[in-house]
Amino acid sequence: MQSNGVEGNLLRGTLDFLLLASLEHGPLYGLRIIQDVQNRTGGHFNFKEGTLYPALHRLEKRGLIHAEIRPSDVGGPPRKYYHLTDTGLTELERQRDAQRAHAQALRPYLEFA
Amino acid sequence: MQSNGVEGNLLRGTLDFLLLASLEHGPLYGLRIIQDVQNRTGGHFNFKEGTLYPALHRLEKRGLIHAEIRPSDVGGPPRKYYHLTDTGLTELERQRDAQRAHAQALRPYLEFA
DNA sequence: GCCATTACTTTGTGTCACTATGTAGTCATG
DNA sequence: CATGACTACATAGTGACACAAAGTAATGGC
Repeated sequence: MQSNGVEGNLLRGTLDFLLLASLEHGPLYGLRIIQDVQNRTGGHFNFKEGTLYPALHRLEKRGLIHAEIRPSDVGGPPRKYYHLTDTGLTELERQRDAQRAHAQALRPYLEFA
Repeated sequence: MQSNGVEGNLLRGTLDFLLLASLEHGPLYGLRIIQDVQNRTGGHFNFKEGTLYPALHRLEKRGLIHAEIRPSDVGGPPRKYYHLTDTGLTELERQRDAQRAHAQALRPYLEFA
């Protein structure tokens, strides 16, 4: 029942970018990615597992990221560390350009008023 | 089959905002709105009628805009001029805040690199 | 009456974020 | 070696919505 209204749709087309960008500086596993995004956006984006994992699977299926299972080093179930592939890095740059262009195009609507 | 890839999803959650913002400075009819958005974004957004009109109907159903049919002044079929309601103006401000917050939260991912 | 042009409509489709729930691995405690 | 707590990952079902494509209607010029 999507309580968000606007924010849910704003995440669309941005989520993949956020995930790819999170892996830019080294592999991370699922729940850490959520934390990473939360940290870097000052808590603005706080999606749940049901949003994250399907997205990760999509990216993996597209060959943009690749998973490697490692046992947890603090106890608990094993973790799937995702890292960017070469194609993934290219796609990340492409999406960053798209995001910049989008922000740029939107600027006239955001200044003043 | 959505040839866009990224851009289509980026329009999501932004389209309603663009439409409301287009009506901020006076009523416009459908096709003029498309032109207005194209002009103000340097051609970045160029959606078609199949995207526009369902969105307008949604906004109308929510009571954010209101239509008034006027005969064309240059020949051709009559036009439906949409204008913002009071609720629509409030919603526009709300969405502008959301857009600003979104852009702000995304900034760390766009600078450098 | 045609035809082009303008404006609005509609149908069907695929994608995807979201909620909610389920499964499984590890550890501590008794 | 149960049981509970915690962590991590998985998935089913749902609704929203941008999009392409094709259709309808109104006017004016010829």
